Amino acid sequence: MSKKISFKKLIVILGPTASGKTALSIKLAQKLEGEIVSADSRQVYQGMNIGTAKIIKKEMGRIPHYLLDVASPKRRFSVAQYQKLAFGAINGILAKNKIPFLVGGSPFYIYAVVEGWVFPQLKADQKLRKILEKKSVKELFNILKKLDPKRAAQIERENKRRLVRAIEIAKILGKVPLLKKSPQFDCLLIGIRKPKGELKELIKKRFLKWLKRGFIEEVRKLKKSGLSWKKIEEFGLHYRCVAQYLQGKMKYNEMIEKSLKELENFSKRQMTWFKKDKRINWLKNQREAEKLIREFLPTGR
RNA sequence: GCCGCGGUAGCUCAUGUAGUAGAGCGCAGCUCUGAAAAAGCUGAGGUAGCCAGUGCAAGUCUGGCCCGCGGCA
Repeated sequence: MSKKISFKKLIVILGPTASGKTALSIKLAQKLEGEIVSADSRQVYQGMNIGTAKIIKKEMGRIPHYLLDVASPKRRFSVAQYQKLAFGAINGILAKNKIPFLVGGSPFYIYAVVEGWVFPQLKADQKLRKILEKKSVKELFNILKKLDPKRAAQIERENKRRLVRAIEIAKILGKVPLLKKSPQFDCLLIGIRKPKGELKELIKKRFLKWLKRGFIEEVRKLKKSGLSWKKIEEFGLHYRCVAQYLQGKMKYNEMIEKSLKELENFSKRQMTWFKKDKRINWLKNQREAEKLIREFLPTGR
């Protein structure tokens, strides 16, 4: 049974922000009759384009892209939703006999798909969350401990967000089930990484380009469309910085500096996921990627 | 030149009455069960400007010197 599943091949292109995943994926998809599924937790939102480095039509080179603009920034989106949509998109591509490429830099999203995490079937309960958020981490920890001592023992007790989610689950299911993995695809993981200094340069160049292209206007538009500053700030990184700048909480230069810092730190956080994954084939050049993929795919392709 | 204020971690600064120093940011590393570009954790960094004095004990008191900032002339 699991043998059959393993025939479904998925090529994953990952790496830190600004490392060049998009450009590479287009080239590979064109050569290998592929279609692209984005694995990016912010590119899913409509109206967040410049600051998410979302690919534009012109750059797609006729390669179909999925999982872009699938959610309104006004509503809360989640990994579970993402996973469901991604599974659908990938299976759709496979059904057309094309090769699916999962491309992105959101590790949580990537691994949810690659490893087939089975999430507890419980949507976020915003009402409950609002109530719980008023409590201290200590109180929350004690609540969880009563509901599910096992989960309490391993959870980060200072992390309110995770405590709340755990309680949310344990309250209904009695406990937080262990994370099950049910991989749907046979994955080839290809990683792009750059020396630290070089990546820093790339991040900077790209951010300055975004500013020229109207990134600030983009954030202003999000606000005008009805999003609260708080909500925009929660998109994180440079979205947070620009939101604060527009509220007058930060000077222009500060905003740039802080944004770059945030992006650099983000790239490090991404790498803490990727570094420990031995399955990743770290790339030296594009030719190597092609070779890896051709070896991976069933003969005849 | 005179008066005032200051010189403590890479940066900005805390450290009543003297008892060998802390925070935020930065840096390094990490965690990851429906917010994940989120949220959280851990760690490394200081002979307290320099020299002398008083004290059992000085970042903390006294004197001198050096450096920075503000004011007066």
